[in-house]
Amino acid sequence: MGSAEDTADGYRPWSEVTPDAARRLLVAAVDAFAERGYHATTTRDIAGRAGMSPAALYIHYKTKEELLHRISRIGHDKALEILTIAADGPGCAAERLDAAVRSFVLWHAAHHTTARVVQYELDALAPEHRSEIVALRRRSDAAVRRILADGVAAGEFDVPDVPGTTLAVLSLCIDVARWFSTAGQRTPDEVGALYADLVLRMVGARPRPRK
Amino acid sequence: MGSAEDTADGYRPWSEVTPDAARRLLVAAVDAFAERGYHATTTRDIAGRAGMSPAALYIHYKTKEELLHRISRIGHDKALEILTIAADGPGCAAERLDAAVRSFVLWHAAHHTTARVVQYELDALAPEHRSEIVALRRRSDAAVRRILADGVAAGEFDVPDVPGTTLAVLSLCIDVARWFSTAGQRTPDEVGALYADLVLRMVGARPRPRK
DNA sequence: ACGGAGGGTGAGCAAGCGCTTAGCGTTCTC
DNA sequence: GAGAACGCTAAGCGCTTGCTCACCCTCCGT
Repeated sequence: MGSAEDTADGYRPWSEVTPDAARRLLVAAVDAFAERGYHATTTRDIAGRAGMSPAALYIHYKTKEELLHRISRIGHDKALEILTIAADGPGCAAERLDAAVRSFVLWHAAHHTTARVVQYELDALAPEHRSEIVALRRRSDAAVRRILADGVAAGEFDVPDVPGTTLAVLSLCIDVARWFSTAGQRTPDEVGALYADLVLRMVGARPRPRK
Repeated sequence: MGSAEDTADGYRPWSEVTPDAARRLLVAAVDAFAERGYHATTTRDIAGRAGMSPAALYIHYKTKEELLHRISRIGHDKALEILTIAADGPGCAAERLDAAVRSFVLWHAAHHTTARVVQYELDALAPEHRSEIVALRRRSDAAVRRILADGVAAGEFDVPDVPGTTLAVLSLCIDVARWFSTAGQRTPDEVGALYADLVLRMVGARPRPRK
């Protein structure tokens, strides 16, 4: 019943967190927060999952909220990186939108425990940490909006309401973290492919021949 | 700063909850749960918002969890009713899907505090209450899936993956409760119209002339 | 051999939690 | 107008919470 956070793509999550004990605590916190929610999770629960005593937590983190902040920060950095790479990538607007949705959804499904914490526990952050995270989210929004605007300008997309559609696309992707379960029949890749297709239809992209 | 739960359509929420004190407590609980989350809300906070002492809560409700269950049950009943009316309504599949998404999203936006609790605090329910609610959700899923299947059978829609698209449509609508704010520039009606259009595109409905 | 630094523990504190109980004022019944 | 019923409160019980503190290992350079 360990953390299901390992991926096939060689991406090793939380490798930036050191020392080892601090990372074990953080991974335990991700699991607990995702399962029960931040407020319903106790520091004893986190320490217990990491195989340590309750006091050990406070050697590596000042408060329980700092743990959430670290998780949220790292997760949002990763999410923004995924979207930015796709938005700045090669290809026409449709190809970039496909890549953005596909990879963003893939991450939300493959790392749904992390994503759940990142996307749904924002309100538990302290005000100053919250606003830091909100700034990152605005940049994610801008990345998607840029792809849509490019597609409209190039005549590839038919989107009457670019800000509204941007919101809907991101919302659709983010909510994957809520319902996705490894017990379900779909793989993260399949969901990514399905969602990329749905989003291309939403923006009225002309169907292209398969490469 | 009262509850923003009144609507223009004459629908009076929580009218089924009596006596008056029980309803005031329930409305206070909805506001508090939506704002802070179930686990971060104290019984003292709920009672305080209703203008009563902490003990007053336990005259009308056995536990704090019963309060959440009542809210969740009433909300899910309403959500299912909205979808069922649209699914069983007149018109072709595209018209019914338009009506379903439009009214479902309208409700999530107009009653976003209630919807937030209903959609995102499910895990805080006791197991037996949770499974009762999950059963209601499966019926909502079936209602949307029926519209999609009808549309595909009639040749109106182009949907390669009906269960997956059903999931995506419901997910898109539900997530409105997370991001919608009365402080934003969009009205619930506008969001409903935007989303109905986006969903019709997702299912590949042939554009029809405006009636 | 030994002092010190860093990572860890057991015990426990103050505060806040959900919930209970004894009792009070008002209203209704006959 | 006595008595029950109801709606509510003040006080507080037992427990859990986030967090702290005194102390103890193990490793390591000199």
